[in-house]
Amino acid sequence: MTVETRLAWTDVRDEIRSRILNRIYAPGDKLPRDEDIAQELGCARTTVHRAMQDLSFAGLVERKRKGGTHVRADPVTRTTFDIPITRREVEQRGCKYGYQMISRDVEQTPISVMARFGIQLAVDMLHVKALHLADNRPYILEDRWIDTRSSPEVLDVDLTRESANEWLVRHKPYSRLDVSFYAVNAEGDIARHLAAPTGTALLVIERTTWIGEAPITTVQATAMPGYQLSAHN
Amino acid sequence: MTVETRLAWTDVRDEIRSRILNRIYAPGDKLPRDEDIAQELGCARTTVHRAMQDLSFAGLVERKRKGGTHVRADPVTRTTFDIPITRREVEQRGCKYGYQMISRDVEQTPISVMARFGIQLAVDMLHVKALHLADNRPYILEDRWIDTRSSPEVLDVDLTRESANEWLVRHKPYSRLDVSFYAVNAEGDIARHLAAPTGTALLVIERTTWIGEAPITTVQATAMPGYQLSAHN
DNA sequence: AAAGTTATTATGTCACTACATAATAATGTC
DNA sequence: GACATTATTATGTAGTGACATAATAACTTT
Repeated sequence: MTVETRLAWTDVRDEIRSRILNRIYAPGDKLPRDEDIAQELGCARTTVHRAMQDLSFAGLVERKRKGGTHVRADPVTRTTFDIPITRREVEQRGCKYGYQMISRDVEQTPISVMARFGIQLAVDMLHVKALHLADNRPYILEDRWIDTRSSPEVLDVDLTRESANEWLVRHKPYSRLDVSFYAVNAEGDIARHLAAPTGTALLVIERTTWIGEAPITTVQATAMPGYQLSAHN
Repeated sequence: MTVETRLAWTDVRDEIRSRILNRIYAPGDKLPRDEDIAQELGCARTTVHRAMQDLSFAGLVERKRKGGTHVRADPVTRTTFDIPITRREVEQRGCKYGYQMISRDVEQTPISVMARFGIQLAVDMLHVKALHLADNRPYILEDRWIDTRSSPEVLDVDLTRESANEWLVRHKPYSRLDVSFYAVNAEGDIARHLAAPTGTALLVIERTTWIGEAPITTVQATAMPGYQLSAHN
């Protein structure tokens, strides 16, 4: 096939990225003007601009009006993770999904939860613990706090049947999200619920969401032993 | 000021996102055609398209030719992590960065490493262990394999002075990257090098890179106790 | 010489046009 | 009626042109 396709902006991006990676444009270097690159590659300036915008979002280059485009001196490894709702994740592994609510109480927020939300005063929130199962075996243990000011309806939801994870995803869009990962040793309730020997290293995925300034929910999802979170780029 | 600014594509994106978040367009719904939205908001179709492209990358909507644009029914939590080179990470925390090479050998790849690269046959690779320090305290322990077929020059690099992490970032661009996170219990060498009591839960960040089909490097970076990786979106 | 003004330059943005492409619907043929 | 062919439709993409904006350089004024 003598395709002779026009250059897509992604092709231009890949070409420029490859030049950066191959040090044709070295870290700190100033790149040619968009227009010159466009001319060289035989495309329009808008196409180069679209490519540059992507590279700029990706953290590979820095752009300034008049100042031009520079290769960032300290390239970062930028990765995108998709964290699906747990039921979906289990089903995609070809396992039978199960769910168990462990506890459900309205309680005053402890300091740790206040810190995650960035609030100063303790308030009453709905505190839900639940277990997600894959093929009837413990998979992920959820320890969740839900702000009843931004989600009063959740008080009427039967959380023994539907997981708060799912209900929130479907009903409570968020505008801001914090995620962090860390490791903990299994002990006490966590060890018991996950059927993990005391001391086992477990991965925790902590997520906190807001709508505008208002907290929605924060959750510590502690995964079964051996759990691994992966991204392919 | 009677500004009467033109709508930027980011404004259009924010407007549409806000409608999705406010369930004016509910999960699963079909959005109006780009052209209709353009007309309604008083902008060109290209502007709406640019906005939609962003929302589509962000995982909020799904687009199909002819099929139109739909709000994703099960929004995934999509997060972007920046993983900087370790020296930079340490320095950004305001700590003094230190580096120590522990070992450096050419060895046959064990099965686990072959699996990470997706190769069938064992080959000789450079196996480097090194410790990154923050304020003279162990911070991250690196266990790295470097394919000398794609990076023969690395054999001549003095890895007692410069970390392989840094050398590779600066000299070996990659086209594919796998990242995963998991938790391990500190034991043996790892516990000793990180000065962590045996059994302590530690976060491991595993990264593997390729250039084209050719493996470059794979690294298990085991972090000090209490280490936390965060992203804000 | 210091300060303020104007010109220049490179990126940022959008409108409009034209055409490509994929999925579907409508139509025609056997 | 089953199958192949042809429109139709909505998104995907690039090009051109025009103007906005920020940073710098060049120039003037005092």
